[in-house]
Amino acid sequence: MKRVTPSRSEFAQLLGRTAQAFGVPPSVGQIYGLLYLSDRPLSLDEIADALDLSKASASVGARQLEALHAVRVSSKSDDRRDYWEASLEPQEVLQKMMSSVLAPRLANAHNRLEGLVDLMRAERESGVLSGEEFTVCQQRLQLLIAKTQQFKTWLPVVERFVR
Amino acid sequence: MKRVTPSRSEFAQLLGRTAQAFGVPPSVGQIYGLLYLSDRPLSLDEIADALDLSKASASVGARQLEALHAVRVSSKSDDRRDYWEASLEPQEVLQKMMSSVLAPRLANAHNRLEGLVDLMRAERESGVLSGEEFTVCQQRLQLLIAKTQQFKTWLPVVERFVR
DNA sequence: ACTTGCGTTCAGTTTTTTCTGAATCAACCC
DNA sequence: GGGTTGATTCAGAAAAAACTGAACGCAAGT
Repeated sequence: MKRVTPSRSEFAQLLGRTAQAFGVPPSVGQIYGLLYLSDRPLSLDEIADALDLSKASASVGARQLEALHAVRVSSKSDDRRDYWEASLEPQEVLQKMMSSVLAPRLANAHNRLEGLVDLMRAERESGVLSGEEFTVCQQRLQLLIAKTQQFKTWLPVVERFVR
Repeated sequence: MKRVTPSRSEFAQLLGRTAQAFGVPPSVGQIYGLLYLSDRPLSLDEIADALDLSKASASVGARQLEALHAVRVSSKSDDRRDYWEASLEPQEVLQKMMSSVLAPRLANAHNRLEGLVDLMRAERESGVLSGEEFTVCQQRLQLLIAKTQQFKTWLPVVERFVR
């Protein structure tokens, strides 16, 4: 890790571990951390150099962050390099992540649950599932479905509060 | 995966993948899923058998879930086995997880950030950091700290809304 | 048309995480 | 005390994920 002060490097490491805790690769968190404390946009080579990463990792990591709306890429004229900078306001990043990854995931989960309800009905009819078991399962699945629905409607509100 | 109907097994798998997406081992999610759709508490052997896991995994997974307040363990008299059941009301599980894992993590992050602020001040004084850089970093770190604080105060409210 | 300098892709390696089997521990019964 | 049956621990295997170097593609400059 070159050309970066200890405090910034430590911040990057902290964000790396935090990202990891949420299932995001450490390198991705590190990149965001580096950019967040940078007073100017950085090129891929600078990122890779500062964080001791291969340029390949820097590239995919930065693109992932872009997909999460956590960073922006821009380019100077007369310089073919891409320059990356963090979008400030972390809350906004969170909000974007909620709507762009949590929400679709929720929708998907919802569909699968609905499918399961049907499947279970079929199992009941073919006798694989006793009436007793069937009612319990059905009940709990419906509860879960209701909750995901509810959560979906509250999501925008929560986003607003968190901001 | 024996002694479990397709729909229930699929549900367990779904929860396994979901857990994984949040950085929790799949087996842990699977166990919760199995218990959630069970009409009675299950023993470790039943869990391991149903999910094709070793008893060791079943044991540690169940204990992890217990730590997250997602399951309860009980024992019948005249039977030395432990019996596990999911705590229903998934929202409550979420809420407990927020207060018992998210909140401490937040507090910890907060402390580390404060430490970084000090470290940066030292770097400024020793000239490692230019005045320009220093102000930018300081500013952004403070913003972040403020936001984590804010988030901490809103957490209980969000919990209540989600419920 | 050739070279240079950039970002990206991808196959293979390294690292990390998860899972397992065997050993251990603990309660209970005889 | 010895045997049985359950849970837990732990070292190592297996699997998954992250990362890398080398090759590639592409645009701009010569």
